[in-house]
Amino acid sequence: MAKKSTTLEALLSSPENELGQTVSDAVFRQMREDIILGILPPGSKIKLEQARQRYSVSVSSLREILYRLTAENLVIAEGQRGFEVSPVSRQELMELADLRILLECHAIELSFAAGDLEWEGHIVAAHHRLAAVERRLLSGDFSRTIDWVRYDWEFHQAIVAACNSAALMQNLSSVFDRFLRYHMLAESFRGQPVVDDHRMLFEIALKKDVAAAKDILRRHIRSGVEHILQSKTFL
Amino acid sequence: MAKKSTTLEALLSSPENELGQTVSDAVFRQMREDIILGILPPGSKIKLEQARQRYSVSVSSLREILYRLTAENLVIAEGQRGFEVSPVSRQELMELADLRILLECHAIELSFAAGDLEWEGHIVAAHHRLAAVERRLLSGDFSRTIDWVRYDWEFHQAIVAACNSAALMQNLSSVFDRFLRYHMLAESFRGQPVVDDHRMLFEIALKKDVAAAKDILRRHIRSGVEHILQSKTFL
DNA sequence: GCTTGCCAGACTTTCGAATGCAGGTGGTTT
DNA sequence: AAACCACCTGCATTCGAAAGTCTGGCAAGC
Repeated sequence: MAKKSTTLEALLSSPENELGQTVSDAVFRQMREDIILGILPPGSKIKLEQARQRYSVSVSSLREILYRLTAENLVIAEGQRGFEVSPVSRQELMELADLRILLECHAIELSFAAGDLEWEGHIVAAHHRLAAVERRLLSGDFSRTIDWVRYDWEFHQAIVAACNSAALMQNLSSVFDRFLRYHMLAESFRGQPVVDDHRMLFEIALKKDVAAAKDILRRHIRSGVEHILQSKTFL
Repeated sequence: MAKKSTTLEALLSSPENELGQTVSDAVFRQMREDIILGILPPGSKIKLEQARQRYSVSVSSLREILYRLTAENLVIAEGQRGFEVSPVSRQELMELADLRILLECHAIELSFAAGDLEWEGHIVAAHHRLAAVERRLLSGDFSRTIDWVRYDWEFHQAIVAACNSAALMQNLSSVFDRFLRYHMLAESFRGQPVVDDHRMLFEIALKKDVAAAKDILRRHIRSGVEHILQSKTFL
């Protein structure tokens, strides 16, 4: 156990290595990522014994974790009949897009109103990192798509970071992740338009032009939905 | 165990007695209610052994439940140092109010656009029930404040029910409940103004006047915040 | 031949005990 | 007397086994 613990901690010694890292926490993040990245396919049943071995934890801990994911709508629990990865649907995709637009536009408004110089600095940094990864993607190197996911979120997060509402950020973050799952299922990068959107959003954020930023964001998200719907045929 | 199970099921044989009622589920709801109603005071530590006895479940199940509540922000888990009921703060109250306004206004817009005759029927019914409870409250009978909580939510829910977005409803519901906890902490009914607000909202919903409904809702929520801040002195 | 009831196997749910942290206490050293 | 270290206690965490529940197949009856 002590051994496992250290192994996992080493595995997760990412930039932010929080203290009080508990085993459940580690596996929780792992499973969460596996679902969002589509490694655990939507709608698939999660058999406890099987998953127990895969993630090397006990059944009880696993159940803790699965219930946590349930609350985020990434897993559904049917009483007495176990767990399964949340299915995907065209309807849900549209709902999530709509919700993301609502939350993120509102956050932009608050954030632009309160953003200071430090905030701008973080945006510059985040966009720089994102743009670098996107250049690699455009040149055909898909090996680090997972990095793109992270930097994309960090960029969007940086823009709304000054909104000064933890509750809003949490909600947005949760919706964003669920939305992201659909992106990962589409399995293809949308290309130049995404890069352009991000560049525009970046420049407009520094100008603090609320209306323009909202417009771009809306278009950005809706184009994403279009792209996903074309890549993948849903019911 | 079988005995406990039946006892709890009997206890919870509310209108909607779902099948596959699992022990965890029952206790989960119970604890959730206890937190929202302020029976478990904000910021208090939850000792596992103590809670285990109080709710008659095992530690493992309890942990499952607490993690579920964590995901809803009703409980916070500090790795290796156990759980505690989420503290309250003026800041969070304002954030929740802001978020509720954002989500519920958006839901109103969607719902009014799509609402049909059946939808109207449900609103009439929900308002009827709510008004009855409010009359009792106004006449000084506070024995059933818990009913008011339920009917208030059912009324607001009925109004936005036609929004046709499960994701939006879930989010709104979660924010609503967290907001409600503050209401319960204030420990006093706001009185006639609330009743008037509900009546106006009711009439305007049937007219499907989006702008007016949003105005009333905004005022309704902001007045609620005022009232809470006056009743209780927060930092 | 079709339905119905029963049995076996697989899986989920729940438990209580073993393990391992964290923070406090008391003793020792400078 | 103050500061530091090592033990110790009280919980949190994790586990695997026991108990309960569902599912699908087989046999008996209509």
